[in-house]
Amino acid sequence: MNYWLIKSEPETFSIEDLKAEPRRTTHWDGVRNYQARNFIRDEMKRGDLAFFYHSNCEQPGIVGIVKVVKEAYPDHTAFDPTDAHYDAKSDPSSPRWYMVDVKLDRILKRLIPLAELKTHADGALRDFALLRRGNRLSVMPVSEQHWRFILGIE
DNA sequence: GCCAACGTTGGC
DNA sequence: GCCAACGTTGGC
Repeated sequence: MNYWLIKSEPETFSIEDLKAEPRRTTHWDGVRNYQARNFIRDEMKRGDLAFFYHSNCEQPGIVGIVKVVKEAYPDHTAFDPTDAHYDAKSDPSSPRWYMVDVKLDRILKRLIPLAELKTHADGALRDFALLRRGNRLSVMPVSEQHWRFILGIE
């Protein structure tokens, strides 16, 4: 079983929005980055856990935990010309983009701010992908040690 | 295959 | 709103 971190802008889709979904489940559509796509398509497995991260907002940080409940399948929003993430180069006969379904496991007792995570960048969270300079990946792996450490400071 | 231009991400 | 970092595009 693997651990992940997935980013979402709360103005677009927040952890509260996920909580309000039927069965607290959503498809994680709109990923349009090849590295992130490869993680989703090739490595995310049913039962994997992921931190839900709020990005590009007043208080960026980790806000919750979600579970992968359905493994990768084609992201149909790429086929829809009216969708913001439409991609003419993806078509149903050879889909370029994939998504998984995730279910809310729980909202953290407190938001763990990016700024706080950064204070451990040279210690327990060394090499954590989120803290890499200029990191723009929206889906990234988290080591088991980092996962445990972050839950420890919750 | 190189690389400049451009668009996007995301912290601050 | 600014801007650095990065990925993608497209001319050559």
